Amino acid sequence: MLDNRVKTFMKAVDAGSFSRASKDLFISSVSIKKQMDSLESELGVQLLERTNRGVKPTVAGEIFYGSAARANQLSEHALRQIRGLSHQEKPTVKVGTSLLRPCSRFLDIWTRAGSSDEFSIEIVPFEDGEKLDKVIANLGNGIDCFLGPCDAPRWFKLCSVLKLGFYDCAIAVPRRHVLSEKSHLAWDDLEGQSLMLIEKGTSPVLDSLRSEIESRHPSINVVDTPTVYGIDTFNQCEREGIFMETLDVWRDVHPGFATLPMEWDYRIPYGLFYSKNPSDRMARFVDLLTEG
Amino acid sequence: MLDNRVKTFMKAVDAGSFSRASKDLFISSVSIKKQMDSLESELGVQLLERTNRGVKPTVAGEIFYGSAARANQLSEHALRQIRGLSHQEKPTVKVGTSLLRPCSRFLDIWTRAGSSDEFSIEIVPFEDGEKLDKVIANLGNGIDCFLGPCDAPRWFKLCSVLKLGFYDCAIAVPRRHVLSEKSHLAWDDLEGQSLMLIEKGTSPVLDSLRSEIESRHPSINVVDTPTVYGIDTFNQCEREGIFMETLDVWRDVHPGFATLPMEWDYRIPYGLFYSKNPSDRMARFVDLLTEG
DNA sequence: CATCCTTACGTAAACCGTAACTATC
DNA sequence: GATAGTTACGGTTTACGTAAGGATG
Repeated sequence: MLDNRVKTFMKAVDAGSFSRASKDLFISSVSIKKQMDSLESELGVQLLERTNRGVKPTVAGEIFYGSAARANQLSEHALRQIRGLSHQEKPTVKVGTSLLRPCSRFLDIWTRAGSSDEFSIEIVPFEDGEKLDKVIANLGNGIDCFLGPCDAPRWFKLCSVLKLGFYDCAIAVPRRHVLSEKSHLAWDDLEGQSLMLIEKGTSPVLDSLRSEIESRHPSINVVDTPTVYGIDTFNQCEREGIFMETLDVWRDVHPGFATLPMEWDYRIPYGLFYSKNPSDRMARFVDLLTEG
Repeated sequence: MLDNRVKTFMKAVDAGSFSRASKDLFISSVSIKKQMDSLESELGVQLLERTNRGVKPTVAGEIFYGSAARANQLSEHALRQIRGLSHQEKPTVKVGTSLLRPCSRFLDIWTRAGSSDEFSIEIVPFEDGEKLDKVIANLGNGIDCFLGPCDAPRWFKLCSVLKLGFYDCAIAVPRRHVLSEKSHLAWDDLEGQSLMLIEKGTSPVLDSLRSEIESRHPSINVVDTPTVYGIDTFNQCEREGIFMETLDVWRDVHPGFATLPMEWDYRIPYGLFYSKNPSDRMARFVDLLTEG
């Protein structure tokens, strides 16, 4: 309900600096600066005093902040009220889905849990292109939750995660490679190959895989990816013809790869990502899944 | 402070249809429709029931309208408060200026009125390209007032106008025409020429000029312009080489014309355009000019 | 058929991000 | 040199308008 710039203003005041606010909002500090300039010039009043140590609201800024906060409360209350009556029979949970965070397994779990009586589910697609951090930061608006691998500890700072099961680690082999014809791989097959693996320190499971490779299969050439796999990662590996550590659920992400099981037992836990401050509705939903 | 779409939503509910609201807001009904679609999809709730006779808020829409109205009140109160304290010494009045609504004469009047002690003036340029209606509808935000010809009664529906003086009607002659060399024109010079004149029914003064031409100088070919002169009007006449009825203040608008006085006494009143619901500050300012 | 909402499509403006710069501690 | 805000520039998205379509009384 409030203008975006006003919300940004509040975050900037809370954070005490544009740069800190930019981390909360997942946009650049430049953008925040320009939003504040625009807001101030529209109001014709300076709201923030900028120093080299951060920003501080002016007197006008403090008054504005107060009103904005009250208006925000008002609007949030109204939205809760509205959402409540729009689905009078069953509350709805919006489950995000994307190529790399498919919700296929979720539907099984959900129906088994018997929560289908109390909730209705709405599937909302989202783009893998957007920063995942941004999607996670906005859980509760638009998307209530999604399913994804949750091995990396970094997610736990940003949202709550309900562990639900495991994905098997596998190897994605470029189709043009002879090995892609095989039905499963063994360590011997990998000797001398390049293997894409997520940056060290991101995932405990993959760190131990990395250790095993380094100590026992040193001929495998490990290549680092950024901390989060994206479609780009698949494209890049396909172009360069190198193997990837991947997950069974990502079997159909890129047609240029054959996803083959490997003679190991590495598994990555997956879970339901939802807001740190879940709505009552969402909290109840998680309870149902936990019991089930 | 509120999101634009929310303000549009309120107007749409007030007006009862997108098309009527589009006239109030000076944007197309298409744009309103898309704003409402976007708002509804963001909230995940339908706010408006659309029929072929207009739109009507749903139950959710009525609740939302109520909260939005309260939030709007809140924000307007805060803005008044803020604006009040930001210019502690002197309140500022923002005077709009454009090629066709120059503020040159205003400065004389203002200093003579002695109001320079109480107010400070800020000159804010605006584009003649934008619909003048839109500028007028938004007086009070960004621009508090501007100076312009105020003969046409239609303005009085949209805003308040304080009459301040008169512009002399003159003739703009394309430079390539021999008559442009003269220092002033007489009726004889115009016989057989084409003369651009504002559409009948727009301005009483120009309507009487038109009558005089029709009855006493029928050889002059009167060409209609749209109800408001724009830069385009000058460009068009320059291209087509036809004379224009113009004002002395528009002498320097287009280099392709010589603006010559004419042997007549037609004058168009000009005045200060300001909001129908002026702020206290603006009302006080108008008072000062009236006294002076 | 008049009125209103909707769809399609091209243009114009707003938004955001990277990178380079400045100032202060 | 570390950390803040600012400026400049380029690409992308969003917003808006015109024109044409479609539904309803």
